[in-house]
Amino acid sequence: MSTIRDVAKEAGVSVATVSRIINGKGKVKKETEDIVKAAIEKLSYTPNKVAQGLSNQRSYSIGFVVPSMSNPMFPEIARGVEDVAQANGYQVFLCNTDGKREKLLGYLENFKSHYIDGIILNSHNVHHDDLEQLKQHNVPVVMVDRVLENSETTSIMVQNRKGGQMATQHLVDVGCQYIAHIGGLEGEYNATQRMWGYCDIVSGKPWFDQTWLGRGDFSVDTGYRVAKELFSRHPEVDGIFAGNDLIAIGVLKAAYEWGKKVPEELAIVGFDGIEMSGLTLPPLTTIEQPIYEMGTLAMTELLNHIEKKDVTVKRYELDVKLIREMRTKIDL
Amino acid sequence: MSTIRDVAKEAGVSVATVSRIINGKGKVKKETEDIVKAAIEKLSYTPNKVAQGLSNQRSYSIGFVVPSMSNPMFPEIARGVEDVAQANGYQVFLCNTDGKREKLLGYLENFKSHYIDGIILNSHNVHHDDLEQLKQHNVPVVMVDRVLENSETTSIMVQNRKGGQMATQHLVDVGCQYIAHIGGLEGEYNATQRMWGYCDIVSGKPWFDQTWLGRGDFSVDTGYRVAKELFSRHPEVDGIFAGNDLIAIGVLKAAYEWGKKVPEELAIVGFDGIEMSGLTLPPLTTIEQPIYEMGTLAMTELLNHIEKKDVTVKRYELDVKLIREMRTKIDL
DNA sequence: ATGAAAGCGCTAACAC
DNA sequence: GTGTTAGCGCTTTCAT
Repeated sequence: MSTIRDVAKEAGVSVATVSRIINGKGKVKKETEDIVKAAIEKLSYTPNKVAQGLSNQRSYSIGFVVPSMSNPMFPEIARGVEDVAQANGYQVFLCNTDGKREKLLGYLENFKSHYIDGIILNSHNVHHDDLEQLKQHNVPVVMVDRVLENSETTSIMVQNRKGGQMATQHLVDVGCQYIAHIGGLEGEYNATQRMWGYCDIVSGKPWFDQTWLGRGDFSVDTGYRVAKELFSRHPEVDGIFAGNDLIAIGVLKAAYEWGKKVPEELAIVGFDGIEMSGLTLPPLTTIEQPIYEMGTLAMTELLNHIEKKDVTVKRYELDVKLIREMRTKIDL
Repeated sequence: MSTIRDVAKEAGVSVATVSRIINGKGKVKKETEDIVKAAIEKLSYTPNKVAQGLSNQRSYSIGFVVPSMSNPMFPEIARGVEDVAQANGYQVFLCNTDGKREKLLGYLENFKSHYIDGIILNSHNVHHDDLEQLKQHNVPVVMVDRVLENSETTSIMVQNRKGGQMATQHLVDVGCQYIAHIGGLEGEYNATQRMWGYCDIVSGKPWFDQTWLGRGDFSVDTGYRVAKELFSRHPEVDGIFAGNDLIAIGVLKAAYEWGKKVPEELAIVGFDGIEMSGLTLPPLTTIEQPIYEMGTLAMTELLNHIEKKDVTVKRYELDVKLIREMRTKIDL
C-alpha cells in the first residue's frame, strides 16, 4: 500500500497538496493537480480510511442495529440502507442483537470507539438513556420501524393502526363473523398500534371480548401455538388478523393441522408483505409495507443529520396497502 | 471521550504504562496496575479502536461477503460467524454483493483501506486473481459454502455430492419411478456436485436422459418456472430433487397449481434445511446442512489464520442429513 | 498556490 | 518496572 507521502514524493509536491486534491478542498493549480493525479494513478493509491478516520474524528460508516435476522423484514430494510449508504460513500456495520440488551450495549460502545458517524436503530431494547447518551456524543440516530414515545428522534414508521383497521375491515368485508387477533408483545409500539386498529373495527361487535386477543412475539411459533389455543377456545372463529406475516404463517400451519380450510373456513390476513408470505399455499393476504423504502428513507434521513443538511426531527408514517385478497365476498 | 493521556495523567503514570495494562503486555507492578485500572474506571475510558487500528495496522474486524440476503442461509451463517467473532473481540462487516462483481470489488478495496484482518467469502464472483491479491496483501481468507478449484484457500463445504445421492436415493426408496432434478447454475461448484449426486443414482435407469435435468439460479422462481416446464414435458414425473430449499418451495407451489398432490403424487426433496423449508405445507423433506456451524467453523478457521495459530489450508466437507421424510414406502 | 509541522489516540522500541 | 518518543497515514492551520 502506497501512502500519501509516496504520492507526494512521486509528484514532487507536499503531502498537503495531495490531501487538498484528494478532498477537493482549497486551491490548487490545475497543472499540479494533473501531475498529482497521474502519480495517484501510477501508484494506484487509495487513501487509508483508518488514518482519515483518526484525523477527521469520523469514519464514513454507520451502524444498523437489528434485533434479528430471522425475520426477512430486516435483510430487506438493510438492503435499502446499504444501497443509499454505498451511493454516498458510507459503509454499513450490520449489527444483530439477537434481542439481547447486552449485545446492543456492546455495539453502542463499539460505535463510539470507531467514530461511527450515525446509527439506524431497530431494537426494542433501546432505552431513553441510550438515545440521550448518543445525543450527548453528537451521534445522529434514526429509528426504523420502531419509535420510543416522547423521544426526539427521527423515526420511519408505517401506518400501523390504519393497517390494522384495513386488515380487520377486509375480514369483515369478506363475510367473517368471528374475527380474532394474534399480535406481538405488550410493550411494542407496532404491535400495539396494529391491535388497536383491530379493536377499532371489532370493539362494537356483540361477541367481542378479550378472549379474542392473543399475543406473543412476532414469530411463526407464536402464530402456530396461539392459533391452536384459539381454535379450541373459539371453534367458531372464521377470521384471524395476524400481527405480522410470520405469525400468519404459523396460523396457516395450525389451521392446516386442525383441519380448517383456508381461506374457505378461515380467512387470514398478515402484516408486512415479506416475500415468504406470497409463497405459502395459499398465498397470504397481507398488509404490505414499503420495506425496502423504509431502509432507503432511514439512511437518507440519517445522511441529512450527519451532514447537517436537515436536522429537524421527523416522524414518518408511510402508507400501507392490502395485497393478495384470498377470498372475496363473492366466494361465499 | 477520554484518551489514554487523560488516564495516564489521572493515574500519575505514563501513557506507555497505561497501554501495557490495556493490552496485558510487558511487566507492570500490581500496585500501579490497580491505580491505573481505577483511573480507567473513573474516566470510563475505552481505547479508541481507530487509533489502535492505525498504530497496529489492523482493525480487529473481519469482512463477511455474501451474494444475497434473500436466501436465509446467509443470515444464519452470519449468526455463526458473528457469535465467534464477538466472543473473540472482533467486529464483522457484513457485505452483500447482490451478486454483482463490481460490488465485490468495491468491498475488497474498502477492506484494504480499513486494515481488515481477514475475510470470509461466499461469492461466485470471486476470481483466482482476487485471492492472489489478497494473499499478497497478507489478508487471510476463508471460503464458506463455496470453493474455487485449485486455489490454496481454506474452505468450509458440505458433502454436496453425497447429499445429492441421499436425496435421490430417498426418492427411489419411497417408490418414485421418474425422478427429475432442478439444480443451480452451471458454474457453481455446489450446484454441480449436487447434480452429480443425482446422476450417480439415476444414470443407470432406462428412462434417464438430459431432459430430466433443469437448471436455474437457487431461487423460488427458478423452482416454480422450471417445475412447470418439467410437468408439461414429463407428466409422468413423480419425484423431484431440488438443488436447494428455495427451488423446492417453488416446485411445491408449481405442483399445487398444476394439481399434483404432494407428497402422494409428487415427492420433493430439497437441500439446505433452512427454517422456511419446515414451514411449508407439507413440510419439505430436505438434506440438512449444519448452516450455523459452517459460520462458526469459518470464523474459527479465520481466527487461526489471523492469529497464526494454524495456517494450514484445510478443506472441510461437513456431514449432511436427510430430515423430515414426507412419505415412506409404506404409504404406497 | 504550496509547504512545514502539529496533532488525531495509540503502540512499541529504546532508554533508564 | 516505567517513561520518552517516534511513528501509523492523514488533515489542517499557519506561514510563505
